[in-house]
Amino acid sequence: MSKKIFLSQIKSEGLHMPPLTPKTISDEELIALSVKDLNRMLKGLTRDEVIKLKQRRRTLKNRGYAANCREKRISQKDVLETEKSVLRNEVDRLQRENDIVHMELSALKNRYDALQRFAEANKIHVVTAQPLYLGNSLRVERHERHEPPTQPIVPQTHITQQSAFSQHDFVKYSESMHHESVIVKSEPRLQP
Amino acid sequence: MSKKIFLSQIKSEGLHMPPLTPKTISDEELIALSVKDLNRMLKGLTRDEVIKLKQRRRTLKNRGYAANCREKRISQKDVLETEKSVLRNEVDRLQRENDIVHMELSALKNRYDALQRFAEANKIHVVTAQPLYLGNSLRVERHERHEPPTQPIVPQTHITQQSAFSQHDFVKYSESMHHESVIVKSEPRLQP
DNA sequence: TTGATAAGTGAGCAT
DNA sequence: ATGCTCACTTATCAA
Repeated sequence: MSKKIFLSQIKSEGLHMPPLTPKTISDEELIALSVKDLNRMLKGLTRDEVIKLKQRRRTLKNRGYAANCREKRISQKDVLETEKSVLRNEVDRLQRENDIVHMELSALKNRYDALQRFAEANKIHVVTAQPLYLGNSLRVERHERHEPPTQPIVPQTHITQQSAFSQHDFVKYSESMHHESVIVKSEPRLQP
Repeated sequence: MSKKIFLSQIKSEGLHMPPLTPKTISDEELIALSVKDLNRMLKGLTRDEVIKLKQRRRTLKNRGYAANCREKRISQKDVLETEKSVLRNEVDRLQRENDIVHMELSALKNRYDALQRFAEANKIHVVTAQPLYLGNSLRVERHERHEPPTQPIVPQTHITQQSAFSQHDFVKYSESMHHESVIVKSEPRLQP
């Protein structure tokens, strides 16, 4: 919060009052006075003068409070707008990330499907133990409800050569296959 | 914008003034007067009375303007807060969708990798023509910059049996393979 | 003249 | 007593 500047302060900027004479005390001095000092100063005054001076002090204080209040109102608005733009950036970021992942997913899905067809066309027996979950990959429309993401239930995997597979592997060899003259080749992955 | 209610209107609620005597005209009546009617009413009055009445009218109007101003301020704040919560919902939605797609992607990746290893272990020649793009699937941290998602460049695909593949397919048969006693089997996909 | 808004004043509430 | 906020008034600016 920046230092508050009141009109009353500006108006008497630079003016220096001589030793405190109650009738001539400046706004800044009056407002800065502690209650103790104020009462000390009020000692030799009429009841009417006391009330007047106290009222003036109260009014000056109120002037400051009002300025505070307005400033606070503005800064709260600024905060709201900042938060808004942060959220908007977050939305954009997630939107972009989403686009990318969807692209990756569909690219990989194409490769996977092709491998499946390849296996089918060549009568290779592939047993999968993990559900594909591809039915969920469509974009979700605005305002649609979602369950929180849950880990898919992984049925018992059938792995015969444990050493060659991670814990998520799902392929089971068909024992009856034999490929003698085939070359294995796979493309290197792109770096980001 | 709701109908504006002024204190002055509340104070004289239900009071009905007799036929317009300029000295006794109510706030609502004075404020509602057209300029023409006002001038007509001002005809037989002192210059001083005219000024007073006009000033009263102006003040009443200002009172309304101030009320407008306050109401507008509040509703603008409401708008900001609503927009904020809309954005927040959008962020949540995208976050959830993202989680889901990432899960799908990693599940599919596991299946794919396993198929690759399966092929390798069985010396099946698989030529891929489409980059995998998996290097981008990591989560992106807040405030990090992204290029807009671009379609990966698809090199010339090598497809020998065109009829069995879509335009995105990438697998090329190895001509020298032969699987005679292998059974083909693939899991049904889950429905959403 | 009309409408809007910043600043200042006073009332009323809360600490 | 002090601080805050609402409604109001006043001064000012723009249309």
